[in-house]
Amino acid sequence: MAKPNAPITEHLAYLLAQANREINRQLELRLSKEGVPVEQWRILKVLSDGNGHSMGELADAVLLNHPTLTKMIDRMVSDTLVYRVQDPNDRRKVLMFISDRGKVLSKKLNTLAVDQEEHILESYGNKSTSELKRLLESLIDSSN
Amino acid sequence: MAKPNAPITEHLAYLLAQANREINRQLELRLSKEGVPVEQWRILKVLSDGNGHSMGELADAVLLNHPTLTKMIDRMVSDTLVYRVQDPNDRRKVLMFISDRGKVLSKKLNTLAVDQEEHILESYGNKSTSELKRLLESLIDSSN
DNA sequence: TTGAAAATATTGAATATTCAAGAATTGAAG
DNA sequence: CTTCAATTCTTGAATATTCAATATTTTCAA
Repeated sequence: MAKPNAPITEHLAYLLAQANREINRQLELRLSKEGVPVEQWRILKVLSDGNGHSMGELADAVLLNHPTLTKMIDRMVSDTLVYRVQDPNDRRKVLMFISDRGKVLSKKLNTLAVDQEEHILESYGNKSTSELKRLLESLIDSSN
Repeated sequence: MAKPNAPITEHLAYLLAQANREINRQLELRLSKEGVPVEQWRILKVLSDGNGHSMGELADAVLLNHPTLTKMIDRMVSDTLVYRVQDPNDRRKVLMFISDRGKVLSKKLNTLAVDQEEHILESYGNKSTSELKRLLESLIDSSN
């Protein structure tokens, strides 16, 4: 399996990159209706539980590294989608919260994202989709 | 499936991004032994069939857009890993070829990449891996 | 055959990301 | 208690990516 001369299309790393790129492109296209990059959808979705999340926690959850997240959050604060509060229990930390405006946007974005998943379900099938999700979760687990 | 309030970890787009990030990180780590980014491994691997590949073809194959590829190829030409030849049949095109030095490096990189796949196979299992590959291929197919 | 449209690749400016360093706070050992 | 290491976040410079425009060549219709 995956011999040295195998074509690149047989490598798991490549297949994942290719699938991710394609699905991401489709999602990007939908979210662009609201002028929002995929990462901001992720941020709003995580924060929409209403709890405060530290920057480190957020960075992990939305798959961005710290400095990139800081700068993206700066923009979202300017757009009044989220706001910062210093953590009273540990003042090194900053807790991020979603604003009312952010909640409204988040709902619209979720609709678009769910649309996409339904579109995938139609062309790809219910069974394949849930099986793929299961395998991905287990791959991620086994990598920690 | 994938209701509006479902956590982000249930979205296919997110699971793919997460798995891709993790596997890519591991591969990056191995390839860094040779000081080469993942994209250059892909380029060398595609070119190592010995045929000339146009920039457009390459860009598709290695999942980069045109300007990014052009600039990465510039660096690889400086490192004498690849070289450009104008396509005699269509002079708008540039054909990329791998050099001897590139072939030597490509072999080393393939070893590292195969190592990684074997490592995944061990912790994740043979059956899961091939099933995941099958599903990813089919997802990519159904998206075109 | 000519001229306009399409295809291919590159360039330069604008934008985004990353790396390394810094500032503030906490933890914990002596 | 004090001090030094670790944690958390941000900043600025270096690097990389992207968008829009350009140059070149080909295609194809009139």
